[in-house]
Amino acid sequence: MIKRNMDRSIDRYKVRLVVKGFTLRLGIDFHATFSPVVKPTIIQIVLSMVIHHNWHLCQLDVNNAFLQGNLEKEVYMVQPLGFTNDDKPTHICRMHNNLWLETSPVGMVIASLASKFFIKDLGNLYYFLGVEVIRSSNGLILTQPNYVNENQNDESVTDCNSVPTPMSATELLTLSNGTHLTDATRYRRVLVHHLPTIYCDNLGSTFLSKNPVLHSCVKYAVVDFHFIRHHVDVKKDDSTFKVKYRFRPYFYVATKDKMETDVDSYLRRRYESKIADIEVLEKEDLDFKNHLSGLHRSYLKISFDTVQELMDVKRDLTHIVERNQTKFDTIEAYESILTGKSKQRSQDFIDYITDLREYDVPNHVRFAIDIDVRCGQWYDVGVSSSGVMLEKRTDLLQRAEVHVCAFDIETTKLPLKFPDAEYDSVMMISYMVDGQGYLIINRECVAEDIEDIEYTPKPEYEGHFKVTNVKNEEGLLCHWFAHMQVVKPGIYVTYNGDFFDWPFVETRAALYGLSLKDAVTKAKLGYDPLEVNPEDMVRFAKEKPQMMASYSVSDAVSTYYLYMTYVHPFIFSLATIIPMPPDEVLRKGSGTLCEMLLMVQAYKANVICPNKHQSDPEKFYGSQFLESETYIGGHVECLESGVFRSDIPTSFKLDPSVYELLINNLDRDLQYAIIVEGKMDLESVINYDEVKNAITEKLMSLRDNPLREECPLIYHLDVAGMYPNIILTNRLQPPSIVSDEICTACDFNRPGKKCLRKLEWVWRGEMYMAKRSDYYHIKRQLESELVEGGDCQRSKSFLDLPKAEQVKIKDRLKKYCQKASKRVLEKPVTEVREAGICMRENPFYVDTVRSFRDRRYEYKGLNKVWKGKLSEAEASGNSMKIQEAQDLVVLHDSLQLAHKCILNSIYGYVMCKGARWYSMEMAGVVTYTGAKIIQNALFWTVKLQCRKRCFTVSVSLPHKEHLLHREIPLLATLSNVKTASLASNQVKHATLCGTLTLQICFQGHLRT
DNA sequence: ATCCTCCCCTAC
DNA sequence: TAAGGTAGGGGAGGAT
Repeated sequence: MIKRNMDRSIDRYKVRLVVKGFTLRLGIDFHATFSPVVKPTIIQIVLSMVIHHNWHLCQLDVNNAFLQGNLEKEVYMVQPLGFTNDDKPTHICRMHNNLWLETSPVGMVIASLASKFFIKDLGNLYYFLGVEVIRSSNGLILTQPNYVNENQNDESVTDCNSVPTPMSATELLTLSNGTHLTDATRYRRVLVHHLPTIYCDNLGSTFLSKNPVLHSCVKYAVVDFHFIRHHVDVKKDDSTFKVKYRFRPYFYVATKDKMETDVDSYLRRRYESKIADIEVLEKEDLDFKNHLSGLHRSYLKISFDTVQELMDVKRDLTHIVERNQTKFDTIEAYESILTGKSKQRSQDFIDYITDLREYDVPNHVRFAIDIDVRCGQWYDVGVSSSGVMLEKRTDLLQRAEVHVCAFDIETTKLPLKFPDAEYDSVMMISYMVDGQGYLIINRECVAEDIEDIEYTPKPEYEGHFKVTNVKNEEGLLCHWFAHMQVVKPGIYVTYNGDFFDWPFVETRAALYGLSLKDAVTKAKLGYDPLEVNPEDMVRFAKEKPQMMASYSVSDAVSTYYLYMTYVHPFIFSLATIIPMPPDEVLRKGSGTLCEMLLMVQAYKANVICPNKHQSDPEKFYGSQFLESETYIGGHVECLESGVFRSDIPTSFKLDPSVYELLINNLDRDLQYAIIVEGKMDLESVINYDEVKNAITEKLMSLRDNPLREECPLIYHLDVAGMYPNIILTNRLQPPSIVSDEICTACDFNRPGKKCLRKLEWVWRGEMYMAKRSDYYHIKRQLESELVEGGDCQRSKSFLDLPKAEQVKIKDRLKKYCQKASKRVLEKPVTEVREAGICMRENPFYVDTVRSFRDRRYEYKGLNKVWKGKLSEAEASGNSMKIQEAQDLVVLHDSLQLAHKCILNSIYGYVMCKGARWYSMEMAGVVTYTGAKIIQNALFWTVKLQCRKRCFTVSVSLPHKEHLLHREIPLLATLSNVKTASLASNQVKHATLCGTLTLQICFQGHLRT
């Protein structure tokens, strides 16, 4: 270590003597040396006291402070290497407490101190810890001239005029003051010491509820960022660091109309010590009746210092809200009967709380939504007095390089049993970090030393393995942990590691007091990983150690490349879209991802999120208890199967009347194709008649010769995203599904209104054989049994019982039905229902779907662009450009895939258990509309063919050049379909687009 | 033999 | 305490 003077010259070199330093193990306790340092707050306090009491201030240095403590035990030490006493080589050293005692009195105080410690008197305080101290009559000036000078040199601003700081404390600045800096980076570099451009690698909430040591940190919820420094912009540096961002968790409270301020002050009183702040906010609430007329609802945004406090208050209020809601429901029903009755006002303001919202959002997610920060993006990070400043760097696209470690353990196991960490041990561990393989062998299990291994199944999947042979399991784990400490991987990849590898390693490591896939591979990577029957493994380790080693290694290789090729780019793409850290995104289901995305959009649109949907556990259909209800989903049509080949003629039997119909409708259909779909003027088409006549001629020949023996044209059809497109064209979204009640309350509910679209769907329910009365009987029985059981209060109703108890009633009902009618469930009942869809509703949901679809195509386009640039770069041989192009091809491909995944889930999400935006009607409408399209398609195929053949319809738009260049367009072809689905004799969800019926013209041999 | 229920898997 | 959906084939196993 080097200690420097104020003028940056070297003061002295410092060395630390560590007794028995070799016992410290890297990765375990290497950095666990205890070296107390003074806390900044203590310095602050001491300096404040000095000014306040006008004390004399001087600096003393206690030499070897750590030796000055009272030793209660005798401490011995072997003579350190190189410092042995030649006369007494076998002696050992014994520690003294008051070694090196000398006196050097400077004043009375110093003298008394010096009588106890070895003190170095540095005179009046003028420089410490890099800070210069100037004493004036008014107080102390603390300044960092070295630091300022360094920055000035950096920024060549030495010629600038100086301006006194700090600035005025009273003046208020608003967002619109002054102009924005075009390059904030340079400004902040002067202002703030470290201004790295960094890559947001991870987010996580830390909850500091009680911390007796760091008083300045107590009581604030913070969000941790883990950053990777940009190693291009700054120095060659890929170090990581952490930033804490204070962010208050909050939730919303809805009140009865115009009671916000009362409830506000009431809550402040009631939870005085827990609530940090309450703010009244206007939010758009799509559940609010008549909100379309512009009515916003006021919400109390209640902020807390810690998540614990939020949870406490939330728990307390939940009960109150439940009670209030049932009360309001009855009052409302009562009032609707007896209108005009004067409302009684409650004196307790807590009775006016009607709802809680957004109380179950994890704080780091909340933070990512509100501050708009995502992992996997680059930021300029600075620090100001108000906290951490983040600025997104949209110019940086390429991903940071994160160290990735794929690992796999092989363990011993008993015959025919699953390995158990209690008594089995780790035989070997193979891992791969950034393309380099390592293998550690436990020689207790493996019969001989293993040499370095090469396992490269394909040239692009290189695997060179460095092998370390250690004598036992403890050595193996130590070696691995230590190596991980050196490599510091940001990501660990395992195959089923959450449930096997990690817990196993953890259990085994704890024993020594240490703290701390194949089918897919084959299909995706195109090679077979070596396979060993698990029963043979232990034996092989003894008998064929080399083979076992390469088996172990093959897993690490496949896991590593599988992750790097397919998972890593995808995960980081998702992380840039979804407000969650990569590890969470990886483990969440698509329902959660959809919901997060919608919450982001809702926040941006100032729409308050609904609470999570809960299904009604007590639903009846007529007089019967419902077991489950759902909607009729995708439609399946069976087609005649057979083997069709485009070079073998097959017989067609056409229906002349249908061709006649097509001929009659040709004008209408052509004009639709030109105007609506081609978005062209009818006048701009110069060869309309020509095209029309050619088509008519063809149609007529088909009509007049309906029995044909021709080679079929075979097409495999797939329309991209039928469901998302149905959602978009019909503006389907859960908040838009309206009932008559909602429409009645709406200002726009006038005769002849056009804002309500009615669409059909099919409901399906399954009910128990038991009648409603049977159900209540069983329920009462169960309730009384539980009361007799003792621990349930009489007042509790069935719905208040824990979930486990509620499940019991279904079991009981099942048994009862079985006995009474030999059957549990009735045959499922279906029912066509009509859903009202409001065309006026705030379209944030539909807009989310649309922008997502559009962005996906944007990324698809960019992917293509970069593929082009890649081949260009490859031609030029510029390796930098090749690398860049390769990166961006992968980047855009993973982005479009991430968008596709979420887009396809949006339809299913509305029926997801616990979805915030839940709607069975919407799901039903989507599939029913789809089913109609499919049926329509089938109708035309069958009609035109007059045979139940494996036929379907292809739709291809006439390109406008075709019309203008006097070519006969291939408007549509009707042809055989031979696909993989032949095997199952089905064409499921035949994916066809909605304008189909208008476009079908004919089949013929119009091969262009 | 026939029906059911449950489970697993796959298609979309 | 986290969870996209429904349709549908096919097999096992049980009851009738």
